[in-house]
Amino acid sequence: MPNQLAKLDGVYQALASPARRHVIAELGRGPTTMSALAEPFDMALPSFLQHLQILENRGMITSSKSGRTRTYSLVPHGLVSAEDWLSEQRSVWSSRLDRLDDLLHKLKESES
Amino acid sequence: MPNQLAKLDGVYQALASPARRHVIAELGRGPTTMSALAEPFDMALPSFLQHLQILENRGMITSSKSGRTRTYSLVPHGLVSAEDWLSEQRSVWSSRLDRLDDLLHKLKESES
DNA sequence: AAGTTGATTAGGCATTCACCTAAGTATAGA
DNA sequence: TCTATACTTAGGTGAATGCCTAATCAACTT
Repeated sequence: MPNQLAKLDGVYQALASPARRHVIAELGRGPTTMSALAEPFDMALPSFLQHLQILENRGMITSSKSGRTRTYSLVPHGLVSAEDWLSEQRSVWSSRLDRLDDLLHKLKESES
Repeated sequence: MPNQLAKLDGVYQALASPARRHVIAELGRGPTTMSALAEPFDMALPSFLQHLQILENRGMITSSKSGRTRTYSLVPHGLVSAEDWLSEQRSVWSSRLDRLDDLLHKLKESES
């Protein structure tokens, strides 16, 4: 039972690898074939396939096969949960920092 | 030699755990002691300490000890690189989706 | 039909991860 | 000074991760 929390785990875990981030970035520009995605990496194909499967199992990308080539595409909203969490965090501590900033300014003013 | 890329790896890896995300979220509200952070988790302290050390090694949090308690705080810009990468990705594919959307609209219009 | 190519399956191996228990150390309080 | 508290160190275990090679399958191509 993958709840929302476990899902976030998976998305961040998936992003913690250059190969997988490359796939996401590349597919952001449009669908691409498996071997084209793998090409820049000095890695055996089966190893690269694992990365693709991780992303696919997380629901971040999809694929379909036609002939003997498999084409991958981005699932548009696969990254949203991850980005949401991060920006929420930032909004919490940045407002806290703003208040701190205010405080420092006031201290400075009261000095002079 | 931790380059920018390896650093991103580390940040995402660090976020791929409920315990560690809890720490980030909690410290976003202000500095807190180690045992307070650990309290909600059913986990031995040494295990929890590992999570804190992972975050600290990544430069996402800092700590200092006074007396026998250690207090952790957020390092304000520790999450920025992760958020930047994500929002950049989104901007790429969302503009692509917008163009697709336009295309579909035009197709629909030309039908009628 | 035979060869080549793109992808897949199977299985193996080293490393890292996420936990644990047990045994410290150092400070605070009675 | 004794004891409780807050954390730390050391060491061990099972599962997951990230890579590999070898073999196979399923289209194309010739």
